[in-house]
Amino acid sequence: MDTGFDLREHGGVDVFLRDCPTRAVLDVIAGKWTMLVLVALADGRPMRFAELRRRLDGVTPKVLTQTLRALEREGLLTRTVYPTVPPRVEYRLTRLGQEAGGLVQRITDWSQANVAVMQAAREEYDGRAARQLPGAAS
Amino acid sequence: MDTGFDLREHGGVDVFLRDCPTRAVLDVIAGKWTMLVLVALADGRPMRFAELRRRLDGVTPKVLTQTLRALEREGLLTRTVYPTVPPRVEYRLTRLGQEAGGLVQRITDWSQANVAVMQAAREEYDGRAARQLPGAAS
DNA sequence: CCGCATCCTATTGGATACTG
DNA sequence: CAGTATCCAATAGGATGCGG
Repeated sequence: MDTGFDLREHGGVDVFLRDCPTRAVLDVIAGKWTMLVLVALADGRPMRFAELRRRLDGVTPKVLTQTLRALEREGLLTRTVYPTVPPRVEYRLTRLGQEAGGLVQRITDWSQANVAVMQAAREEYDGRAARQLPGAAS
Repeated sequence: MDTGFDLREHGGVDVFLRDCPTRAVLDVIAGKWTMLVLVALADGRPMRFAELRRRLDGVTPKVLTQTLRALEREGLLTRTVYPTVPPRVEYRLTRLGQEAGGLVQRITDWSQANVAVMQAAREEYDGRAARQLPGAAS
C-alpha cells in the first residue's frame, strides 16, 4: 500500500506540492459536472443515464459519460449494465463515493444558504471595479 | 434580497438547473487552485502573496492573482494593501471564506485518508481497460 | 436507450518578461 | 514585493450524427 508519497518528507500536512496525491482527487472532482453528479447520487440510490442527464440540465451525453468514467476509475462509482432490450445501465456510488458525495453536498447546502450574501458581494465588487475604470460611453 | 431564483418553481431542492445559483459557486471553487487556496487560509491567518505562492507549489503569479480575485469577488477573501515600501499585501479569508475553507478541508482530509484506496481503484480500472484493448506491441 | 465518433470552440492555465 | 502584459498550449467542454 505504498503510495509513493510521504507527507513527513515534505514538511507537514498542509504543504501542497506538485506531486501531492490530494491534487489528483481535487482535479477529478473539480470537473464542471462532477460535484453535481456526486450530489445527485449521494443518497446511494442508483440512477440511469437518461435520468442523470435530466437532473444535470445542460450536460451533453459525451461530457456526462466522461464524468461518470472518471468517477468510476477513481472507485467512487459503479456502472452496471443490464443486458436487456432496450439496454439499461445503472450508476451507483460506492461507499467511498457516498462519503465524497456527502462532503460535497455540505458545500452545495452551504452555498445555497449563502447565495444572497455572495451575490451581494459580487455586485459590490463589480460596482467598485466599474467606478475605478470610468469607461468611455455614457 | 431576491436572487431571481426559486427552487420551488423548479420541482425540488435537488434539481441542478442551468441557472441554479449553486452552480456559480461550484464554478468558482472548481478552479484548479481555488480549493488549495481556501485550505491554505482556512485557519483565518492572513498570508502574503509570495507565501501563498510558495505553498501552492507550481502556481504562476498570473493564475494565483486570478484565483484570489475570484475569491475576493465572491466575498470569501479580503485583500489588504499596506502602503509600505516594499509593498505588503495580505490575503485573509472572510468569515464566509473560512466556512468554505473548512468544508473544503474536510474533502482534502478525506481524500488524504483514502488515497491508497483510490489509487488501487485506478490501477485496477486501467488494468481492465488494457486487457480489453489488447494493444498491438508485445 | 445508451453512448461513441468526430469535429470544433472556448476557456483555463502556463511560460516568460517586464513594471510600480 | 506584488503583481501586470503578452503570448501560447492544453484540454475541457459542446454540437451533431451514427451505432449496438
